[in-house]
Amino acid sequence: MDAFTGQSARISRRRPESLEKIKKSARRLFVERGYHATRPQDIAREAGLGHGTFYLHYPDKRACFLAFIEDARAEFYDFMRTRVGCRETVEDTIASTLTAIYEYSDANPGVLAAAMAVEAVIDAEDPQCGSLIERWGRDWAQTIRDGVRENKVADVYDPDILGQAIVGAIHQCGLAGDRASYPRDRVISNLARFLARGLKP
Amino acid sequence: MDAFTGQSARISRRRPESLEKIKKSARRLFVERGYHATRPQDIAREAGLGHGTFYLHYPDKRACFLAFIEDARAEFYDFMRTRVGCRETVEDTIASTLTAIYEYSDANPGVLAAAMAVEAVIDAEDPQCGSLIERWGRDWAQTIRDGVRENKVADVYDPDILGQAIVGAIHQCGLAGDRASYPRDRVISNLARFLARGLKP
Amino acid sequence: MDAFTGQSARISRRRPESLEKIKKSARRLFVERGYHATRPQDIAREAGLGHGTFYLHYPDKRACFLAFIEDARAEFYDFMRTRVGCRETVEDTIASTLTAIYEYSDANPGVLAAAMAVEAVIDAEDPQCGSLIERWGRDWAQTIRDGVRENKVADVYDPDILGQAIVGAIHQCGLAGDRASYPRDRVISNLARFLARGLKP
Amino acid sequence: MDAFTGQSARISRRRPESLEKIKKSARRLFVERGYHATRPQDIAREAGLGHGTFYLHYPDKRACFLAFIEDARAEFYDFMRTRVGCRETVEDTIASTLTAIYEYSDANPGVLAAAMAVEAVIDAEDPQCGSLIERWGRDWAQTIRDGVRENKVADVYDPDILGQAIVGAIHQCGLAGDRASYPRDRVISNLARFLARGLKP
DNA sequence: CATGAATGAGACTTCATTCAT
DNA sequence: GATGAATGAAGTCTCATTCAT
Repeated sequence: MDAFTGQSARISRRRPESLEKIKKSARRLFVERGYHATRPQDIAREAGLGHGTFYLHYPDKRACFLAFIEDARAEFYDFMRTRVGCRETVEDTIASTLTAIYEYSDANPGVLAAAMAVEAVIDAEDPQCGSLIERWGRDWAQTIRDGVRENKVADVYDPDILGQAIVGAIHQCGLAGDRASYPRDRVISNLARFLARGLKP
Repeated sequence: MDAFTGQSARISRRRPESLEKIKKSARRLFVERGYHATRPQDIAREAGLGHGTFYLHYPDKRACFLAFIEDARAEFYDFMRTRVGCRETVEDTIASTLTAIYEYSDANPGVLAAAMAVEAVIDAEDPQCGSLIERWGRDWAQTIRDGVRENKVADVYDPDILGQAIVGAIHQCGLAGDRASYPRDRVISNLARFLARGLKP
Repeated sequence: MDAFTGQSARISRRRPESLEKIKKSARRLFVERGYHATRPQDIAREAGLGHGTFYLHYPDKRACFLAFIEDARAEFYDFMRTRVGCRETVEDTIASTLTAIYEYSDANPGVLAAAMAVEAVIDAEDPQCGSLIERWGRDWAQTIRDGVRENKVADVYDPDILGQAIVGAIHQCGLAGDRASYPRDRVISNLARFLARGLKP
Repeated sequence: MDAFTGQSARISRRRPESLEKIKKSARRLFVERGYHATRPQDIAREAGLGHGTFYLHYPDKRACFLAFIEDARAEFYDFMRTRVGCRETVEDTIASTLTAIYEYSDANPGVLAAAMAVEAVIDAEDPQCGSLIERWGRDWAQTIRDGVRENKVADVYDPDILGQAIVGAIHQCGLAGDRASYPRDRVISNLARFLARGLKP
């Protein structure tokens, strides 16, 4: 019977799970060890698969890393979309945003940092890939424009520049906060107050 | 005869120029290509020296990179020390600081970015080396404390957290500004206004 | 089908032949050229394999050499175990032992010499590895103790010291004999007579 | 004045001491670290001289090593010539020889071992250099012939073979004795008794 | 004679990728 | 589809030797 069904059985046995397992392992290893210290071999083995299987899913290591980054970005955006809404005051809005960011960061330690440092690690000649942080800055710029329209934000800034500034502040506080283990709520309240005062009309 | 030529003879005899040449090449290549894409051999060749000469000056590539970072940090600090003073208002002080930073950055493109990304690139198990950006954040924390004492800065923040926030904002604006080629003075004025409003009592 | 081909298919699938080929080449080259004149690359190439394959089997050159030594030792011991038994007289026993040694030595020229010179070649900080010659000396010490118990050997010696002496004599005769191409039986008979006279009660 | 006498002063200033210093350092390092772990640079530095000076005295590292071996051999022979004479019995003669050997060995630890392992370390394609141990074996062969002529030694051996055997026994006892720290006099008395019984008519 | 900076061949090792099974 | 043995280009670093001073 096997002689007959063997072929098709194998084909149906093909598991797209293996891609999932590879993604998971890649994420873990890229975050823990960094791009250069992670070999395709390590990823496959961590996923419980043969070395060659890696190349059934990605043409090369670089592509796998880029996919990881893109997935992380999408996941993060999804996460934020479900958490963040408009609050009464600018400060509250910012505070709730920060809370969401740090929640994500705690749940996925290292992922944001990795996603933000793509260029430092890869010859990102692919400008469209753009590091998470810059895209995110552009999102903040839009948020600011919206705030201005609603008179919740002072109309004295170039939104693009402010967007980058805000994102930079948040990112750096996150990194330094982790290393120095500042209490999360302290970081959030200080940062929210500071940014809100800067933005208020 | 020795009395005349001794000094210069001795000087020309031993040439620590080679170290200087290597440092220069290393800096250029680390900045242009990044740590991983730069081989000791490339550095030596760029300096017009043989491969082996590199290892007369550094025990390994890592040490060379760390030395580059440290030199850059010291150079940057020196540069800032000579430029930045206290101005009338907080905003002016910040503006003049930003101006200095961007002047340095323009004169030494990529150096600050490289110096700030040490961890992303090296397993910096040496915490005392600390990335430029964090040390710099601590400096800003001190500046804030001073400002508070002089009643120029609102006493509602944790200076350490604010320090990191400010440095993050500056850094990110610099990076993004370079890539998007925002006009320098626009970045400076926007950033200075924003930070000053956040800090003011 | 699997029922027929399964076994052999699996066997041909994975080929630990490459380890065997590498061991063989390593042995030949270490013996012919010595440790320092043999590169991992040479071993692999001699085995008809790529450079990297070497490192699938050994973590480094040193480990390969140590494995060679250990294999040689085991092989030699096995060889001796099957050849050597007790004869009537001490002299005959010794003579048969020597015969076996030189048979092995002829069948595997250079192997004993290499296995005996580990320390001269490697920083053998691993005392348990112990050069073949010393372990062998301890075996002879035991043989002497046994002989004393059976009154076949004079009870006037420290067996440990004698063991080393005997092994040293055999080894040196072997080396010099090879170089000067003394006739084998002459060496054996002379040495057996000499050692037996020294040992006899 | 220097302008006039400088040249000749320098010429007379040439110090053959520097060769002596290099020899001393070479000996120390070759013995301590072995041939491959000793760089000409290390030797020169240990001698308090510049790296280049090494090559004023030896064409290359190999020549320096060979010179060390030859010097050691000569020194050892001199040492032995002054110590060893004929005693009443064969056993006493041997014992006094062994005593001298071990005295030398204690005064110059490692030197004999190094001098005896030349081949293991160098591609001694130069047969005339011959390792100390083999030459020494030939000396013992002569001693045996003399003994036979005086009827102090049994005329039943090939002296060349016996010479090698004796030297091998002595050498191996020395090596193993050092490592296991057997008491010197125990080694000497055991060995002398054993060899003497083997030789006696 | 003395020096030590400079050299570059070459050693050891890693790892992204391929391919026969 | 899955595997992992095999590959060899390429990287880091060493060291015997030279040569300008």
